[in-house]
Amino acid sequence: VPELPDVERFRRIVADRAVHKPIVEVEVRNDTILRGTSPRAVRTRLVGRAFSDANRHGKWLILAADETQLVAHFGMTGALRWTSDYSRGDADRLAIRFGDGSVIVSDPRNLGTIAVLAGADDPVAVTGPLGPDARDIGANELEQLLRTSRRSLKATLLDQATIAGLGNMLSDEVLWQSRLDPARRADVDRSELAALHRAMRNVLSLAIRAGHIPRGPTWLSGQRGEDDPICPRCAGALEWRRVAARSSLWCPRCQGNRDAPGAMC
DNA sequence: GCTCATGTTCCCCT
DNA sequence: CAGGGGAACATGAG
Repeated sequence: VPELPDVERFRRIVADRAVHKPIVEVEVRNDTILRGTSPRAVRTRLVGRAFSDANRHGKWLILAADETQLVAHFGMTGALRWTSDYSRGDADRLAIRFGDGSVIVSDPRNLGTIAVLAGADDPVAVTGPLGPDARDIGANELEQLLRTSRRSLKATLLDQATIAGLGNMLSDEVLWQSRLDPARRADVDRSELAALHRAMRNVLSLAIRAGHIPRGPTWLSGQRGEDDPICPRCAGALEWRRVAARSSLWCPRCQGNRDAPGAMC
């Protein structure tokens, strides 16, 4: 479930356990997620070096080493873990071994990306254009980005070149918390902007602390997978709808037209 | 067997 | 040109 909070958790794993330790061995078990790199090149560029820093921009993990950087995206099903005694899992694609354990990247669906660049290269060559990280975005900055968009609110939030880090579930959660209709245009007014910014900060802060999107009883995401999803706020029936070509869970009562009688919870 | 899936990219339509 | 929708990618889950 790799959205921003998950990738932040992956970043922390590397920062806490792997940074500044010499890389002893690199094993590439499947090269379909490599971009512009061969398994051999990954090995020769990493073995004997050490990561000096672990950074994240949106859903991208960027690990800096001497004269090298590893740039990784986890697609829909990728994950990163630390293990001290490595036994292979079927979906494991890359193992970076250190003296006391290994960083393992798994990706059952192979929709992720791993690239190894020279230290001086700009990661944007791999990541494509990215907007400011959703975690750090200020209210004024958010207003600028939304005001120039002529798309739906949800399509704008999902666009990594506008704001980096929000995925389908996180966008639904933020829109639900801010009581805004996913399909409405992105041109929010003052009070809507304030609600959206507050919800974004709140959702990201709690999700990053948890290491994933919480699915508790007060979260919209907790209703995903339920046969009859219920709004945790107004107890009305939630609905599924296609917005921005993505399946979107929303509350028509809470997130409907503000002027409709009895619409707001 | 079937449908759907948290991401991204590309292609076609309006 | 801009935006929306759908398919494709590869594979597993229900």
